[in-house]
Amino acid sequence: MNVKHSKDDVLKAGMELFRLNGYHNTGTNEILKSAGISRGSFYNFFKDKDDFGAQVLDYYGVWSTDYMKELLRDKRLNPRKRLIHLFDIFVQGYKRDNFKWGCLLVGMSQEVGQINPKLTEACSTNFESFIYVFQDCIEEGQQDGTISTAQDARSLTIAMLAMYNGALVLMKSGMHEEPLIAFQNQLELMLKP
Amino acid sequence: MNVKHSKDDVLKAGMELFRLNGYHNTGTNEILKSAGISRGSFYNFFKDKDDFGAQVLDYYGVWSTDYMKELLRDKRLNPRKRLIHLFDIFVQGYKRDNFKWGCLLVGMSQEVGQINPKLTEACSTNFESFIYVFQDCIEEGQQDGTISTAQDARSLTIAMLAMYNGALVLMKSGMHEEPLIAFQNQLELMLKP
DNA sequence: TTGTAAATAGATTGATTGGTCTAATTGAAG
DNA sequence: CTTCAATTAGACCAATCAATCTATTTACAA
Repeated sequence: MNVKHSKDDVLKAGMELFRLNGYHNTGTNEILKSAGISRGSFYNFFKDKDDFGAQVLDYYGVWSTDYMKELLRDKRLNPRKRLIHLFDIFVQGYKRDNFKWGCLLVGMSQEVGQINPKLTEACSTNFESFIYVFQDCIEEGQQDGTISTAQDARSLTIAMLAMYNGALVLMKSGMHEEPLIAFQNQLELMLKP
Repeated sequence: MNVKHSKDDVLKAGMELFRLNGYHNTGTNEILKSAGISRGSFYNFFKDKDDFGAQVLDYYGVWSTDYMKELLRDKRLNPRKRLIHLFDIFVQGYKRDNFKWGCLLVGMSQEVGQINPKLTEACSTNFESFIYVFQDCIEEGQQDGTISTAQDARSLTIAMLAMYNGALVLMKSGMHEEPLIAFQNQLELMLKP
């Protein structure tokens, strides 16, 4: 192919800008400049900004779940340790970049929830993907006895994801690593059988 | 006084609009219309939109912590049950209004984090107020043995607040009450000594 | 090479944004 | 009542927004 600027490049640029600066605070001009394409190309690829936003959410969702699945495939660790290891990798990544990144789904869902059905739906769908990936691992751990069965798999998964998302929120509001550490400590406690 | 439109009325209107539709997605015109004041009055009260935003955050912070403190003052319940009762009241409120509200601090911090120092600072300060209020109660419970001491008070508080914030995020992204219930179940488990 | 449709460039559009400005109104002090 | 500053009203402004439009280039089929 050897295409200079593919659609994926634009989605990647949008993903980074939306994660850093939010959806409504990122203008199309900024996206065009960052992706190095022209306005004509953008509107050839995407119907409008919302259509672009929805595709960015899916791009982020696939990109994230692929990485999560890869990390959770490592059978040398038991399911509980696999989850703890995954979040350790994630936390290290946030720390490495000085906590400037947030979770796109978290930010976007807060920004457009209840006012933009199409984007809200995309957030919801991708959150569900996250849940399925984590739940798979938690179910395996509950079956082999390495993860607590005090709550059913789905509830425990949602509680865990909620605590992680919330820790990212506190992190981004200037508290740095402290909420991430509190999350990791509590995660150990709540997964232990 | 008998003032028709006080500054607090504008702050309240802004708080509701920002919670519902986000900061960047709420124009000043919408605020003026909702508060029933003129542009001149608005810019007489506030230096600019950011100054208004910061004051709205403080207004929301005080309004919330006052309510939280009131609920946690009820000494007929032990500290653990007081916390569980508080979140039960909150969850009932969200349910009553069909999950349309989010937490202003959560939404705002995601929207302006890392790009608007003044507003980010206001988010951080008010989150800290939340933490202090909850931590007081958790410390009391750890001392009288009704709350787990597996984690120190501040870490446990942050983990709890993170899980609550994250549950609100998932709630607003269209999952309705399920994440709130998962949060409440997990809360019981993590507070129990 | 030619024909044709897709992709690209970027000027331009109308609507909306946050913010300013002047004039009118208000309210309290003297 | 008069005075004068504070408040309010709302027209207005430049900047920016998402989106459209036409001209041009590119890519590929015949």
